[in-house]
Amino acid sequence: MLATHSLEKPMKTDVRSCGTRADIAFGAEVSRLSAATCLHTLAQIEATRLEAILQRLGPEAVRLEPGERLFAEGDEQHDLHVVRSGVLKTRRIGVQGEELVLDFHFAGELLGRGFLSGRPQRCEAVALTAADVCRFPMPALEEAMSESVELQRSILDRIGRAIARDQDHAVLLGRPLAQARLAGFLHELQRCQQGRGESPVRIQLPMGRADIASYLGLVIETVSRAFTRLQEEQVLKVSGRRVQVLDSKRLCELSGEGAPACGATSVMRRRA
Amino acid sequence: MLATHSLEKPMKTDVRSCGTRADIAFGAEVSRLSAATCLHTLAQIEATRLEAILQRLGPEAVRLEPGERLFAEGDEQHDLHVVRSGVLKTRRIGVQGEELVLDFHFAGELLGRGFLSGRPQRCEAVALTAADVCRFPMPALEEAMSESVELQRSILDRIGRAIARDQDHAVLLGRPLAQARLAGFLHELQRCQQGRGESPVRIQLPMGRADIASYLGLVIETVSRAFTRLQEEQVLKVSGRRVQVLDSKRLCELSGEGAPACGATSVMRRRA
DNA sequence: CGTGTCGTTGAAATACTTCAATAAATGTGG
DNA sequence: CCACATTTATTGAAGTATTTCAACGACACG
Repeated sequence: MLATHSLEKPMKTDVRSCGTRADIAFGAEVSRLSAATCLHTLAQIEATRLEAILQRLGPEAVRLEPGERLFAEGDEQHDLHVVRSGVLKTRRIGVQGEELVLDFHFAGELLGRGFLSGRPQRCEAVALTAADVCRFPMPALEEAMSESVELQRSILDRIGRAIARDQDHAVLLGRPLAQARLAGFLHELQRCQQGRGESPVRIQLPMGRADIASYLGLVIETVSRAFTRLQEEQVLKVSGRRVQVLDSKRLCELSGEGAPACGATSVMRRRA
Repeated sequence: MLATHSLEKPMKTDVRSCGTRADIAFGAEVSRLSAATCLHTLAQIEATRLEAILQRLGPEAVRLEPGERLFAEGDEQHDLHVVRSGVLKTRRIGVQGEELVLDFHFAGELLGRGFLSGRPQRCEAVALTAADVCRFPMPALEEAMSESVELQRSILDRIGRAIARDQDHAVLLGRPLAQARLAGFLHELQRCQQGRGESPVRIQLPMGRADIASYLGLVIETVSRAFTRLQEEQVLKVSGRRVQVLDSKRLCELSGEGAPACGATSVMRRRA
């Protein structure tokens, strides 16, 4: 019931505008990446040579509007996708039609992971904002990886980082306090933005509360309350999807630098 | 505080004996895999040819006793590990020294995932039972993957499955009811055993309650109570680490085939 | 046979979920 | 440009589950 009603609709209302005013362009037009930048990491491989390899692969540029699907559960297509601009989410649809958000994908990140095995996709990818995605056909990529150890290493490295993110997600979900989960989520978002050279203090959330709730294993009301309390504690300034981090250190502490399954006594007391 | 006290000790008491009697050999001696079987999947590649490739890699056989570490957080060694027999867990150690169990690894499964990137390991691997692990040096493997598309595909496929498991883990952690998480965990364990050709009804848990609790994002008492209630509902028969699945269908239902973030009304009512 | 670890059980405190209502924001149409 | 309808987000109150604190029982080990 969470999101079944908005599976297909483009949902234009979703992302474009966030604050009534102070509406800065987010994601869509900022930091568009070249095909080569999409796959290389840490200058392990010379961009020129990589570009040549990638061109031969015939990468397909995909343009998505908010709400559009890149691929669906059960798809047999196993290409490698890399986000060039915008934000997407991957999710599973539960037996009762409920949404289960697995991850959010920003510019430069791998998508889907379904390309790794020959099995059908177990999740679907939906654009949260307008987005550009680079699609590399898997068979060609497979061949290219054989020829270029650098490319192979580069892709494995990216996969490794995606796995690390998944594990961070699991760690986050393991925390008992909603505040800790939200704090960890925002902190990760901060690092994420910083990594792309954007401001780490102003966060423009590309996803709604429902997406955050699902990602954090909470209900929407709890997320809302956690936002409010984080604001009351002077850690954040929240205004819809516009979030300003006032105290990054505290945010990090709250995210779980505290105790493993406690926090109650030390953290909760600060509520009033 | 969860497990800092048992980080290094071999902890002989941990696994070897579970039921006072009825003590069957678990994991250690059962289903030991050949070096070739370690890496091939679905007969995509002829075992003979693969065996030749793998031999050239100079795989190292590692023998672990319960409680021994295969690698630690921060290690710079990036080899690929495959479990040949026994069970291991990967975990992170939180800033306060608390344990965070990320996954359990059974025979045939990849380990660590740290080999993918050049960065230091972010988690450590510890043997739960006596275990045999196959270690493939990464540089050689990298080269071999370039030469053999089958090997490359095989490894990517395994990575893909490991990622799918991580996602299942996240989905599990997203469930609000302890019963649902435990049920899902046991159900997964069932499928896991079945996949290795073992009995799906009798489960011999290689890990303690603390490991399960950490993996499920719960405290140990809650796990214990969940076991008890699952037993009261005639779904399981529990005796320490020996679990018998009486109603596999119910177990699956309880695991989350129910509602996304509800279950309370429909599931909890059955408590009495 | 005591000691230590592991697992279970009980009672109180706390946090989350649920249900319900309200407020804010977006988009549409007049 | 404003009013209306829809979606999204916030807030309140009650119910329920988990955590916490504490004690007990079971089982290996020395």
